[in-house]
Amino acid sequence: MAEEKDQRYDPAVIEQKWQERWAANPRLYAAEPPTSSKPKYYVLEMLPYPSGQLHMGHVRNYAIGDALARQMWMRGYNVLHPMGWDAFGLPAENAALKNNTPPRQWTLGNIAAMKRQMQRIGYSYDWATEITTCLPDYYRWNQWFFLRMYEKGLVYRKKSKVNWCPECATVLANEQVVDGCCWRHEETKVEQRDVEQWFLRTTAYAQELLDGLDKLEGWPEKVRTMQRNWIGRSEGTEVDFFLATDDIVAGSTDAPAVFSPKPDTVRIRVFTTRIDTIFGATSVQLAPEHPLVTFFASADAALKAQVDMLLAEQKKAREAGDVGAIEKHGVPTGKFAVNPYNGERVPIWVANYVLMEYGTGAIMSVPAHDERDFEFARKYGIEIREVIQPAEDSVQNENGAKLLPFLSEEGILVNSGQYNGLPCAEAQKRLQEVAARSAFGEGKIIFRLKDWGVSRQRYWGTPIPMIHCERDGVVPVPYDKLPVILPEKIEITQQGGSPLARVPEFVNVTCPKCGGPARRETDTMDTFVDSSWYFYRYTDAHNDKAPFDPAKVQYWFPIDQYIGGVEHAILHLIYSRFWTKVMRDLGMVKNDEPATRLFTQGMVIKDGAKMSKSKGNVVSPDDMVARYGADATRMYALFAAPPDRDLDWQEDGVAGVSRFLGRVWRIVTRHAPIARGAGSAQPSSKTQEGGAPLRRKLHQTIAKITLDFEGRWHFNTCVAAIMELVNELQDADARLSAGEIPAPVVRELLTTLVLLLAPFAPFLAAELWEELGGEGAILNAPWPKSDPGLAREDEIEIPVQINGKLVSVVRVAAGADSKTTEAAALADGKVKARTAGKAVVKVIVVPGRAVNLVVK
RNA sequence: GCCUGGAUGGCGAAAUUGGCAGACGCAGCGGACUUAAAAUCCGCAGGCCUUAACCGGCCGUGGGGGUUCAAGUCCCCCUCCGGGCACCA
Repeated sequence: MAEEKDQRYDPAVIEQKWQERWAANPRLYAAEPPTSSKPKYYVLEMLPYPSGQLHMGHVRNYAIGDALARQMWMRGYNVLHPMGWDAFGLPAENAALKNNTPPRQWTLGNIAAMKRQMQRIGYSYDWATEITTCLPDYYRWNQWFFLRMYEKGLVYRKKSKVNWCPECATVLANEQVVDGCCWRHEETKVEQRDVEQWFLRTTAYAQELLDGLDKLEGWPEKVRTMQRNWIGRSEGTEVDFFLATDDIVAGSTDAPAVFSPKPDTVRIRVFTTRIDTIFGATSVQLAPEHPLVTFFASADAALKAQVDMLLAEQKKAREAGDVGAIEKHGVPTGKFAVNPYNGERVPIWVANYVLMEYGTGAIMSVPAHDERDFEFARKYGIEIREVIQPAEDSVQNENGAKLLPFLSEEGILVNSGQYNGLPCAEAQKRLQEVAARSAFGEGKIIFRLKDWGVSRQRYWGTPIPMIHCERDGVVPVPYDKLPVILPEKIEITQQGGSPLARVPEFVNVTCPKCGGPARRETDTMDTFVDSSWYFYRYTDAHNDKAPFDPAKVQYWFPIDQYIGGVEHAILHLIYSRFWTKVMRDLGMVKNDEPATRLFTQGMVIKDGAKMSKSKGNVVSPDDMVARYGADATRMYALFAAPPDRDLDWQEDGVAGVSRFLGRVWRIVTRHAPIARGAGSAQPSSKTQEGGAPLRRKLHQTIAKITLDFEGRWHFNTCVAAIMELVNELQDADARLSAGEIPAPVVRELLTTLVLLLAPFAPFLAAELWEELGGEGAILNAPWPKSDPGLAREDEIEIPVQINGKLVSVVRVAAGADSKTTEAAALADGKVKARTAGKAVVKVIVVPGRAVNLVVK
């Protein structure tokens, strides 16, 4: 009975043994210093939020990175493979409310638990470089960066409309609003409030962030496209309409080339990408929040009432999240604007679809050549005037009438005075020049990207190192007073505003400038600040003089491979790129971008839906590990689907992988004595050995897996290839036992199998490596090399088709030429039977691939 | 609306350059071992038709067209599903 049990693969025993051994050797996964003679390789997985337990998405993400890191070690690289904790954030405060546990205690407890899980799963992290963003030795550098950026003019304060989540009782970044609701409370509608906020000037780098995307060839095109759209560059013209006063005469038929207003005329600046259509502008539309609207309304109670309604509508729509869906509404102001190019008077409207925060908050409305303007003009009976003659007739319907609006820029100008006949592109250039020369406009590039609001009215975050003095205004905390420590004795309540404001010892300070009484800033930083530069800190995690040593960063950066979820494609990855560029301009780093290659893995789903508590389809990694072992769990995560696709979790599949690992264990342990007996003898030339087909399969497998690690990363097929190899070994089991395969070949087969398995199932690989008498840690054993001579097939099968349909398969020598292949195909019995009495019109031979006979 | 990714057996998937569709695994079925079960090992396995069986035939990668000796793969049109952005002037 006991003997039988010994015959069984027992991951619990093996994994515990190796976990203990690895824990006893903390330098195992440590990177060598920059003086290393090995080439460097920095592989990084996105650091988790310490929620308390790993989920399957983490397990998968880290299994991918771990396989890569281990393989790179075996290939002789100096690997940096760190891990840390994105430890600030709201859940800690929520937990404090719920369980009456201090946020720090809750967070650190979670970190300890998750670290245990990671170690149990056997990820190859160098824990000596671990970082925890909620500890002062980390967040002090957030404050340091904030001050440096403040000096550089990249930090400013402004009152602005912000997204307010009533649930969190705090401000959210634009990026944290999802469909009008809070990203953490999907059911809670976000309100708009005016709050004084700290901003980072991300827009200063808008163009560079955009241009940089073209060079990031190692990033998924999807992510680059998403970022391009997010940055949203628009090239166009800003142009001033003039507020018409009584002494301005309506445009006459022979309008002046350029209208000259009186010097004190009020200007209404609009932004357009289609200045070439300006002669078709039949109204000017203002955003309801536009200052001029406020001015008009102040003298017109009826207008004010209508504008207030528009505002209320907009607010409601914004809170509902379907801003685009509300019906286009407008109110005429009764005022007129004058087109600067021809002096034409057009009515000024207030429209609910014009956004104050984009462009100038005012537009010229050209119904004939813009979808929204068209819809609006139709609704209110505003004139629709065509000013572009399309190049083709494609915009006509069957009756020959033009389909409006006509948006294409393929055409020439009409009804546009002296500009008639110009192609659109040419007209844009000319009209822009005229505007600039006459000082009523200019070419302009605008971005949708906004500055990054980093203030949070929350406790559990990095304190913003600023002081408010009645006399001196805003005064930065001096560098030598950093860090501003987040107080720990604090009462977390559900009341709005910052909890820090209720801690007098924290708030009341003396002004660094005048020494008078002052108040400390009580807002904390967005947690995205923490994650914008954490990967630099890993290179020098214990530096207490600076965020990092630039020399170390220069050695390790850019990150060679960054791996994480696609949900961070925009926020985290744009902020990180911004931060890198700022640090470069501060002279701290030399690289322009944080990471050369980015890999976004797919989601882990179950029963067709993303795992979530509410759906009740969450699979706990702990359960899986307890039942099938860490090796089986992580290997299944790599086997069930290619890493970039969604993975459907099927527990039976984990059991299958576990069975497979058991088979490996049995085969290797059964024949290990033969392998060990071979000593260091090398297999002799293949012609003398019975093991040639097995060696062929082995070397084909090495080649396949090695190639996949080069970038395709279809680890599912890597695992499948190992399974095929094991199946062949299994088939040869009797011959192995009978000693029909030379011992050196057995040794080669088994040790190589174990080496190939090492990135995917590190515990079992380590165990079997030891069993086979392998020297040192398998992590430092060289990755096997495929011998093409041994991998080559002697004979290959060639499908033979007749008129494209498979008829037979013939065997020919590998490398056979067209003639030989054709002869073999024509000599085949089935082929002969099919072609008897018919004319073979044509024979297509693709050597090594296929033969196709065209037969009549 | 715009930008993306995807659709292949009962299920997860494979086919990297157009060349035997379904590797590998799960579930299933049959057998060996066992008093029995578990575990393990061996085998079968896309669908339909035909046959006692072997053999054989036809169909088949979301739908429709096309290019090609040859299409899961390339081109055009369409449907459905996922992700991102969205009154952006």
